[in-house]
Amino acid sequence: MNYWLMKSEPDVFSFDDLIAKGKEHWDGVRNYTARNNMRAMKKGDKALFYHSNIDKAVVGIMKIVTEAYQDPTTDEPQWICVDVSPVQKLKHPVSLAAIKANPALSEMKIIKQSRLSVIDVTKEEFEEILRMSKEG
DNA sequence: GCCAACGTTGGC
DNA sequence: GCCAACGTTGGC
Repeated sequence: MNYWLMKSEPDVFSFDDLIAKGKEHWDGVRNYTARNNMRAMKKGDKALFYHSNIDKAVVGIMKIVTEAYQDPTTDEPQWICVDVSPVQKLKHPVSLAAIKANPALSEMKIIKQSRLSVIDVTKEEFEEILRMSKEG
């Protein structure tokens, strides 16, 4: 199983929106690196849901339920999307500041490549975020 | 609102 | 194929 981090502006689409819908296609990605990451996703992979701009925090966990297929928002065949469903909302969101402050997470790509919207995460990083979310 | 980082585009 | 210019994103 692989782990990912996917970003969304909560004004546009928040984790609560995903919970309300139960399932959503993650479309509109127009960046080749992000696209390649989505294409590598397998059914059952888990992803952290990160709120950019306003929250700047990881707020929930979701899973990949449908692997890459043509992005319905464009006819251009190079763009794809995946379907995701919520797994759980974090008890305590893990902020970007907290991630930066944790030496175990200093290599996370989100810190160095803040603009990339779909990022791969190691198992260790994923589990560390989960551990942090359980603390007050 | 500003600015740094970085991806994309287009001229040569 | 290189590189400068430009646009976009996201943190602060």
